[in-house]
Amino acid sequence: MLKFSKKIDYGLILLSKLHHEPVSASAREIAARYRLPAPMVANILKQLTGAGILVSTRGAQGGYELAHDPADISLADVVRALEGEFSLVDCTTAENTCQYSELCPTHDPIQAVHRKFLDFMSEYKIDEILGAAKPFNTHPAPSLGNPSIGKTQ
Amino acid sequence: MLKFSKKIDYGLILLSKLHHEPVSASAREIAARYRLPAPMVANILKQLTGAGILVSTRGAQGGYELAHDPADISLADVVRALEGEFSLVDCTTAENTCQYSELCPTHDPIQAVHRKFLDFMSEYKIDEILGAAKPFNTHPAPSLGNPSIGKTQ
DNA sequence: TTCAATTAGCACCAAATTGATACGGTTTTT
DNA sequence: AAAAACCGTATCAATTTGGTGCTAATTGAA
Ligand code: FES
Ligand code: FES
Repeated sequence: MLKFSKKIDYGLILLSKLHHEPVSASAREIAARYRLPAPMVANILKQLTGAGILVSTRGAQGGYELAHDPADISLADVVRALEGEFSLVDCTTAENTCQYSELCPTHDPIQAVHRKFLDFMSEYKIDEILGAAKPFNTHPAPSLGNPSIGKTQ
Repeated sequence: MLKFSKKIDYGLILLSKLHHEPVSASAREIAARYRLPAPMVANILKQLTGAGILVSTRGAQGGYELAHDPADISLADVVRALEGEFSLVDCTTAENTCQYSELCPTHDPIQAVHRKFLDFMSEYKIDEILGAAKPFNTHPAPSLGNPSIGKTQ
């Protein structure tokens, strides 16, 4: 479906936190702060680090920080980091996985749509998201559920 | 994930067929023609009809036809018909499903992204897709697999 | 030097979604 | 009547996603 996975949703929240409070923060800290599932947060931070969006410091007092200015990070970068290369359909990359592209009548136009989606996400820098984000509400969060999206995903 | 479901992928192929050969065609005919799983094709056509994108004629010699000019049908219409109202995240509609939008720091900016995706798809009329589509290759298709996308979806 | 905090890298499981199928019912033409 | 076709819905298997756990490697500090 055309929907952000929770990974992306959470990831943006985490990036927002690291942007507004640029102190090296540990995965556990952040998870507790936002009442997100701790292991998920850890995994997401690991993936963002692997993609070069964050830098990590190991050991005691370690944690994560933004590696670049958010104006240099695109939505496409985040998506790519968390769920792999964006493909609206499978036949975008690895042309060989689609043995039928010659036959499929809509192959070419769908490629064009794919490219438009990709361009949009590549030009959409996350400073637009993080900049407009609320610096975080320090109220004690309600003790149940997670702070993000609803339940029907 | 941010990917077209097979329903949408197939759906566009079917619409392309109905556009290039505007003769009322039965579900079975089309499925055989494109070597797509017949019951899937039937379901998709039913959904597109329910959404008003196609009109159906029942009984012997019945079938489906486009209900409008493809220039009047948007990609958003097709997506909505086949997988329900588009939501990049759950908290776009039914504000109540997200009890945390007040707390979530990225809620508002993500809404903006959602709206941009939706606008793009609403302005993208499918005549751009169908018009550029190959009128269909009448070669006998290879006898295995389906003509659409690869296997790694 | 030892210990605790913390990231790194997997491997794993359960729930939700998707892809695909099946079947009985209704409408219409022949 | 009978056949062709759509309609509605229910079901099922495969995939993906959401979420968890564990062990190793690294670092700062007591
Ligand atoms: S083969 Fe790629 S869209 Fe059909
Ligand atoms: S509550 Fe909607 S994006 Fe976080």
